[in-house]
Amino acid sequence: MGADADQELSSIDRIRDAAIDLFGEHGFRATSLRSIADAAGVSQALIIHHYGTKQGLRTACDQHVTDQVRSRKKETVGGAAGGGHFSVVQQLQDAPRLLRYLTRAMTEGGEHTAALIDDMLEDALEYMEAGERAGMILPSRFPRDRAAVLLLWSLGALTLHEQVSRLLDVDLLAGDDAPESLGRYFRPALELYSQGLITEQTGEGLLAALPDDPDSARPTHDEEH
Amino acid sequence: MGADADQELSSIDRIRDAAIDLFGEHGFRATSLRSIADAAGVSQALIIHHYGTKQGLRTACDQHVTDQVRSRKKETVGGAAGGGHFSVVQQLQDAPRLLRYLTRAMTEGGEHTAALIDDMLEDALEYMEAGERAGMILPSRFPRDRAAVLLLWSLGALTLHEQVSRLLDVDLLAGDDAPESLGRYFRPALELYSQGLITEQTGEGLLAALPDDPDSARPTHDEEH
DNA sequence: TCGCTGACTGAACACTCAGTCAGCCTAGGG
DNA sequence: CCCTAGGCTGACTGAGTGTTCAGTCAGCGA
Repeated sequence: MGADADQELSSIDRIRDAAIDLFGEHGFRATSLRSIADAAGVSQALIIHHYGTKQGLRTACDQHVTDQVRSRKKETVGGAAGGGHFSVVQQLQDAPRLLRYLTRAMTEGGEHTAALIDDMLEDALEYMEAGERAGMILPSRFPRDRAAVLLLWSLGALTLHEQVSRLLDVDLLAGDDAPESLGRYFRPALELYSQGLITEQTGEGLLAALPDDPDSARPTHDEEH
Repeated sequence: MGADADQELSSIDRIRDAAIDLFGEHGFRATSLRSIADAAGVSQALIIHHYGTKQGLRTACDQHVTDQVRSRKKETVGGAAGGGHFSVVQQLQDAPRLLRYLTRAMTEGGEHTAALIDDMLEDALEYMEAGERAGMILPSRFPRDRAAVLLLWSLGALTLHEQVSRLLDVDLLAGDDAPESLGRYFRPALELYSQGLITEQTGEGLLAALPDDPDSARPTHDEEH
């Protein structure tokens, strides 16, 4: 599939798309220009002709993926805001190739991914503030850091999709083929998000054990007199 | 530092340790046998002489790291069980090189890491059952899947330690140098674990929206008539 | 028809890689 | 003193890499 669409695209775009697929699947270093050229149906010299160097091609891929993600975000903004940070995942569920590339770029040090993650954090924060006003999300003493932790957990699970698949039989990168089989991941996650994991007093005890707590008074003793 | 200890080790072990460091830092493909040989103070040919192939060296590294993790687990078993799955992280906090290698192996497909993760899941499950009996951890409808999700979140945050450092200024791989500065990660995490993220009714609503829920009836509507 | 441009190519280049091999050096036994 | 064995090495090989380059070809304006 997609062969017709490939024919309609220019060589430049076909090269970029093939590179995104192969970089995302095998990684940057493990992907040779020859394999990209073969997948795109061009000579490897043409890649250099258009993108200068392999790094230049990678930069173009980074840029294109981040642009795609940002544009897709606009489409779904204001949509199902209930999921909080889930929205970041859901809005990309139909683009497994983009997700593959992103997770790869996060561990291999992509160029524009840092800025993109910052974007995602801002979005997650906005979603959660909206959910908080709607009475769906509980307030936090560390709203920004909480959103960051939630975002990192989601993205981390995505990068470990292979292990997720092994332990839970859930393919987070499957796309819209089987969205109903994500339950074994989302059900325990939802349970954790709704009822929590530990009792409140246990949490307070562990929180007090952490050094230099910023504002809360320590129940056992106080340093200022 | 460590030069004396390196001298005491045999060439075989020095090669393996250098490989673990470099594989963990730069990845398997990006690390050449030459750089490993330089770091270990031996010739490149000696690596092949001892380990046969580069893949053989990698397998030996996998084996050694998993052995180390397993042995360290025994040391700290029955220790501070309060943290639930945190124990997996805490017991390795003084071994950043092992963690680096592990996170790398998880994304690059290490050989023995799958079995090791299975081990970790079993441990996490045991810890959480103990915590549940002690009244610190809440019961779950999906105990095993919940433990898997928590484990994957922790390991995922570890693999994204670069982004964790950027967003929260917390170095999860720092080791015992600065354990007190992990607060910006653990405080929101503890808050989430104790109070949760969303209200119970919101959670029930989202849970009911998931298809083929195994046992609970759907409160809003039913498709079968 | 001519000259020009730009997409495009095959062959070659310089380089790095993992792996091979003949032989070095030294310790230990005779 | 020689001899041998084995840990160990420098030099080498073939394969694979990104990049360069001379040159082909189709299209276009004059």
